[in-house]
Amino acid sequence: MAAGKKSAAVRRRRGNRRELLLEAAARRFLYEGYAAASMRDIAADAGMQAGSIYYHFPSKADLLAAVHDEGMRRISDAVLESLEGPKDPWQRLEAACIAHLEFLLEGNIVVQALMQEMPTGSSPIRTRVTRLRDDYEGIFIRLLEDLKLPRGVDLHSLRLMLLGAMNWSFTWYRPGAETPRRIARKFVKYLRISLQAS
Amino acid sequence: MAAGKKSAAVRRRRGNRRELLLEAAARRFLYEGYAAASMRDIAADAGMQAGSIYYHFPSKADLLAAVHDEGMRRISDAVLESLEGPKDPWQRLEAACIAHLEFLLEGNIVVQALMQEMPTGSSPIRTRVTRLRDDYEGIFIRLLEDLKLPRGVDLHSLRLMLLGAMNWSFTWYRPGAETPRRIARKFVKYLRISLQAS
DNA sequence: GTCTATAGCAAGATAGAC
DNA sequence: GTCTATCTTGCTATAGAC
Repeated sequence: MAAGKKSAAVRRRRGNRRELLLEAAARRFLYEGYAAASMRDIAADAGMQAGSIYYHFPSKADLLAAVHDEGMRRISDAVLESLEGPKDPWQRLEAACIAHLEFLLEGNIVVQALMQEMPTGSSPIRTRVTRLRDDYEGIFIRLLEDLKLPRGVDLHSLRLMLLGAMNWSFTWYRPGAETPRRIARKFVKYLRISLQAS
Repeated sequence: MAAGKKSAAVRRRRGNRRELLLEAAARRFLYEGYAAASMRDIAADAGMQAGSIYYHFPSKADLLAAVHDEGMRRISDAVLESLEGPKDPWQRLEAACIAHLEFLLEGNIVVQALMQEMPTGSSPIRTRVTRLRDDYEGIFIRLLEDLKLPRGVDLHSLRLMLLGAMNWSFTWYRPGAETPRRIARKFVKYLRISLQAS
């Protein structure tokens, strides 16, 4: 076997272990909160001992940061991918909202972990979260701009209202009732009626 | 002095100390999260030693529960009071939303502390928070029913959308820009245009 | 009611064997 | 890369003086 092949296999295995840790950490952070989640429990969920985590991440705070980065990356990718098909501006907005809600409500645990740490207070992590979130929400600003809405419509408030309604659904959504897709469509429909009437 | 008078004074003083502790705890819970906030810091903020808290509250969990009860009581009272004036259903909804957002965004820290503990996971506190919140949001269900909206409008989703947009504003609101009153009016206006057009 | 002192425990992180 | 063992620190809660 060539050295290149072996190196690729090692890299894949390493990635798996790291990803396993990320998922375990995300689950614990989500269900117990960052401070209450212990490195021992996270390690156990990933099938290793507490000390072994520190080979992959230098500290608990770095583990949280990695979860945030990965979560934002995944939902951003999903939303951007949903925009490759539709051309009509309203359909594009709807597609983005469906992707956003599907990933948030029934998607990966890493994405859901983003919701646990509310950007309150003034911790160092807050700055990071806020910046990442602003970048992501820029996607929606551009989608709203493309709608060519009548003057006087406040795109800023509009984005906050739409994304706020969607993000808050994380607190009340339970599987089995309405699907994320139906919720997203309903929210966009309400907005659409509203803004086309004005 | 009669015994009754002295007893009233004692009760008032006790209430002050207890309330001081509630505010201090709410501030720490809000800015650091429940698990990360220490009884030592809470006590110091209230001007006492850690051990002294346990004269007023039997445990840290009970302190959190007391903060939640008090916060829900305050915002419920404020919203119900805002409904005493207006008679028109839409004006009543707007008044309630203004009261909700003013208390949430610039009101008491005890109310704001309600936002920190997201109802994720399955902790015992989650059940309590969810029940208290459901009771409170019942006020808005009744306000929406009074609007006599056309059939086919889903009051359930409507309440979730409106309250979601408002509650999420807690994550982005910064004093100095738009006032809570203006934000509330904008959200209600959007809904109103939407629903009257359908 | 509040204090001091401390028991009892669990956490994050490190060191070195393998 | 992962393990075991452990250091150090900080926490909640209690006991008893005042």
